[in-house]
Amino acid sequence: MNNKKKQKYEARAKVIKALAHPSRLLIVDELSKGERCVCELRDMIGADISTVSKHLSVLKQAGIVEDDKRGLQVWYTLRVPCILNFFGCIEEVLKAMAKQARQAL
Amino acid sequence: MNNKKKQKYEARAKVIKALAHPSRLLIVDELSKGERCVCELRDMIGADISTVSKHLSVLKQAGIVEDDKRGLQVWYTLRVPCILNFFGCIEEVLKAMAKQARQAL
DNA sequence: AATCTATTTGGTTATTTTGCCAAGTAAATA
DNA sequence: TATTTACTTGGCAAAATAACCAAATAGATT
Repeated sequence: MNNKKKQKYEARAKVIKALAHPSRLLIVDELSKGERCVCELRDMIGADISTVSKHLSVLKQAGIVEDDKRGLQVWYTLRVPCILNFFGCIEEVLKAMAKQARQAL
Repeated sequence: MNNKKKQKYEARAKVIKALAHPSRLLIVDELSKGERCVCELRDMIGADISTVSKHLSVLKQAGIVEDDKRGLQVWYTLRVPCILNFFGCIEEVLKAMAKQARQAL
């Protein structure tokens, strides 16, 4: 693999890696409905607020979400809504998996 | 987060995690052009064949690829081509990132 | 039957990721 | 000005991931 190609796949993997966590997927799903503050997301996820904050930081660094501090709260929004299209395809993969599991019996 | 929702996001994260590696993205890209044997992919990736085999195993376990042993070789195919649609969106994210970087100057 | 070839599996080590707690920051309120 | 609130950052321990080498497997060839 030449260097240019390698860098292409590394950049893509970085974005996908940012999505590759249950809590972060929930965040993306939730932000698709509108902006949310950290404390709202913490309540939904049920983890320490520092943990949620770090998840948000991962998504932000990947270019997936944007933050906006207003008063004491920080509001997050989904920057690239096309990510929502992933979910339909992932459900297809999960269906294929289920089929695979049935055939293995 | 209730248990059912949690499981939904965990299942999805498992699939996305399987994609979250440069070599595995190259594999998906390559398999979109047709089936490939492990040694072909090893040549493209340039890693030890055991490493490539393990990457393929991750993709297979996630339901993304299928394998077919014929003679000495094992041929892999892409099971769920809709994954290819991700790449366009990821490029959008990367563009948003670049914009973010420019604005930070 | 012995050997060769393509691939997988086991084991080890290095690196990365995750989650919590504690401490720090910044805006709002008393 | 001191305190409170919402969030971020640093630090650490546990868990997960990744890469390689060596050994095992399974089919093809001699």
